[in-house]
Amino acid sequence: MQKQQLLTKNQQIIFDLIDKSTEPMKAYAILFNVQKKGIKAPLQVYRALDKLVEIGKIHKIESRNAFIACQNSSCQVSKATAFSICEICEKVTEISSASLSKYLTNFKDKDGMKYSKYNLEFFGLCKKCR
Amino acid sequence: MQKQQLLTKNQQIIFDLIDKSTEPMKAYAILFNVQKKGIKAPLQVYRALDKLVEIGKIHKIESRNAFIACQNSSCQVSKATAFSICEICEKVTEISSASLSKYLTNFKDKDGMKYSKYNLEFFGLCKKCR
DNA sequence: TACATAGTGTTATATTATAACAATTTACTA
DNA sequence: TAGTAAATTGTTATAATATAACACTATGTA
Ligand SMILES: [Zn+2]
Ligand SMILES: [Zn+2]
Ligand SMILES: [Zn+2]
Ligand SMILES: [Zn+2]
Repeated sequence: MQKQQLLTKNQQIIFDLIDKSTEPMKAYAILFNVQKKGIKAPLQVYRALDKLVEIGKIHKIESRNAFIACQNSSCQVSKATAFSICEICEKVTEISSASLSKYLTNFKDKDGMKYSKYNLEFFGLCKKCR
Repeated sequence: MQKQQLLTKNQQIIFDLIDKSTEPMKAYAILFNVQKKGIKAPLQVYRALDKLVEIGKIHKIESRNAFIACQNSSCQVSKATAFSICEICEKVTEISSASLSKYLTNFKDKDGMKYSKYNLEFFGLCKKCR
């Protein structure tokens, strides 16, 4: 059992905001929302985001420059992530498929190289948007 | 047989540069390199990049905000891409594995949803850096 | 020709992210 | 418990990435 990571004040404020959000949040939208709580500068946001990503509490959606809370209780470290992204409404869902993660974690390239980390983003239309 | 896409002048200049590069290129590094050829503004670069990505001649490495020429002659459209990225030297290689692309193209999530596009980035250490 | 479509050139601006430095808090240990 | 290293914070400034808006030009085709 891994020791539960305690969040600092800024990290907690920012995590709570992202966690409550129903959609991925961008850094400056986060900044705008936490200014009333005393977080005034971009760096304060980015530092908290970096840490939260590092410990796996949130993930960055690279194609959108946005951040989402981990929806997968087992993601204690951010090293194997997969998302589905709707190209119309921009809804993002973290995919948790044992077979997918097994396949990718064990994937070896032509040279037999195995990787320590991956990020996969699927694009399509969600149920509502079809 | 798909009609060969003809590139415009700016597109060709920028594609040639990226194609010759041994590493992914960032937009402003591209701009710097093509200024002597008359491409002076970021927008001229980004417009060419957008088009080249759209037709599959180059791909964007999302985690690096950089662009690489397609190394896979069959990628006429950019809709199923996979890369390996060395976390030390930043070397990027396009992975072309029939079994991987088959697995991902056919992947369905819990709701039975199939996706029209994906991008996968693997991270690790390349041969040289291990 | 007339029209639609795609591409270009240009200026300005928006968005995303980091550098540098000083101060403070926290956790560990001598 | 004082000492100290590590992590976090606050702050200002700036770097890096990307798009808006508008006028103009080339290209294909009816
Ligand atoms: Zn997760
Ligand atoms: Zn949707
Ligand atoms: Zn390709
Ligand atoms: Zn390497």
